[in-house]
Amino acid sequence: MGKAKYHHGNLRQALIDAAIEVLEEKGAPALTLRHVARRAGVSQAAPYHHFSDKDALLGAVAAEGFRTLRDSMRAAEERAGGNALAKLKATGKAYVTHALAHPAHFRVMFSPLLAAGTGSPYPDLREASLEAFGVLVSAVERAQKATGRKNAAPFELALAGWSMVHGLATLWLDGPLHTVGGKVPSAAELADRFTELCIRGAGLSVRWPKP
Amino acid sequence: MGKAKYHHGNLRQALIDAAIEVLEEKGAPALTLRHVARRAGVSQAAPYHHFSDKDALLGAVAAEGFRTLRDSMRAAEERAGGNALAKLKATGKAYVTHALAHPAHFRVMFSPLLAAGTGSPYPDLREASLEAFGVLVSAVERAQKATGRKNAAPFELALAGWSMVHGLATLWLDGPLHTVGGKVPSAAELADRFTELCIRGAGLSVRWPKP
DNA sequence: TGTACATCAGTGAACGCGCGTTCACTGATGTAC
DNA sequence: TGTACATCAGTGAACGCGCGTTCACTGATGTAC
Repeated sequence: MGKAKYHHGNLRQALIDAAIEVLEEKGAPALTLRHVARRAGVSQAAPYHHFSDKDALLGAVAAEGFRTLRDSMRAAEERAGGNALAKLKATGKAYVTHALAHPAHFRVMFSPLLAAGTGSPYPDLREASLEAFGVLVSAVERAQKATGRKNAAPFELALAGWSMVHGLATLWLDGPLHTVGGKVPSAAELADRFTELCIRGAGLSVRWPKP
Repeated sequence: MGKAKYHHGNLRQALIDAAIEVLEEKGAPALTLRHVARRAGVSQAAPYHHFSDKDALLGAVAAEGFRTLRDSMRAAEERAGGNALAKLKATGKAYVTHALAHPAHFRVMFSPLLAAGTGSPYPDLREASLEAFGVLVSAVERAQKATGRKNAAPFELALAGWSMVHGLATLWLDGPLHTVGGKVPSAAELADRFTELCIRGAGLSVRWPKP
């Protein structure tokens, strides 16, 4: 984009993008302020004009991650057609697929540093994560309405579904799953079956699929 | 125990114990070889006679974590009485309870460093994690036998259950769950309901609890 | 039983590295008049 | 329209720290004879 200028123009966003690129290419340990600044083409002191410290950048990166996750889930929902249960399933599957496609970024989103107790210092991150979760809650609500079965609060069922797909993704990425031998199905396949299991468990469907 | 000796006697295990103590008290960032050695009462170079590097110690700490997790699940199973479904539920709930009681140690067990692709360099860790997972698989098998319902492979249902409780635990510990507002039930309560949801979804039980 | 000696498990000091962060600075930009 | 000046967003060098790890060493232990 254009020739190099002294004033970058939108360095804040460029730093976030650079950080995500570093994550995807080199992984979390390589995510240092120095690398990010260099990647964005500025000196290592420049980020301090846009972020108070490294954690602030990490928070922004995590927030961006929740937004792209939300978009992935919404897109999958859209693609799933008119059936509310199919939409719900697609949402869960998209969660897993997205996590596996962006492992390092996904880990940053759930970094212990950012959970940090109740008083979250990053309102942007808070909002972004709530929006992502909101996609799931809405999908559950619509499925309940479509099927006429409402055995539990949407929030709680959504949280159950979130736990399921989040657990599958994290176990797949960082768990000892790879040590159990080669006969385990693909993650996408498991995501499919597990979201279906949740739907049955939530009382939104009672049929068992053909064996 | 006893007076200080030049030769420690069982420094290897003492270092693992010290590392776990550091984790519980100060959290993961404080887990440096120097702190661990100091806590065990030896110089910072001493650990290198028992572990090739820091990762090797971490691997041993993680393995120990899987063993205590396994023990927690087995103990809960024991306490649950004779009903196979109650035992299965107790196993899942114990997973969550244990994780929340030992957050930093739990995180180390699922550290990306230790997942590290297929060629796990720590056979002890591999074995310990498989044993912990085995408790769940066995519980599923017994529940299938007891109820006479076998809609899916025990391995796969156990993995679904593992995903569910693991997801709940990690979301609770590191997720943005605390930002959703104060109306969320306790983790133990959620663990209860979610394992029940899994049991229903797995076809091991069809009744819905009273609202 | 006593002694020489190889082996092992510690010590303490140091190395080198990369990190987050700070500092005085300088070039660019926008605005008041 | 031109110019003085405050403000902002960069630079480049440096600081200080804590870390993992290495090294030559020393004290304790076990064993052969």
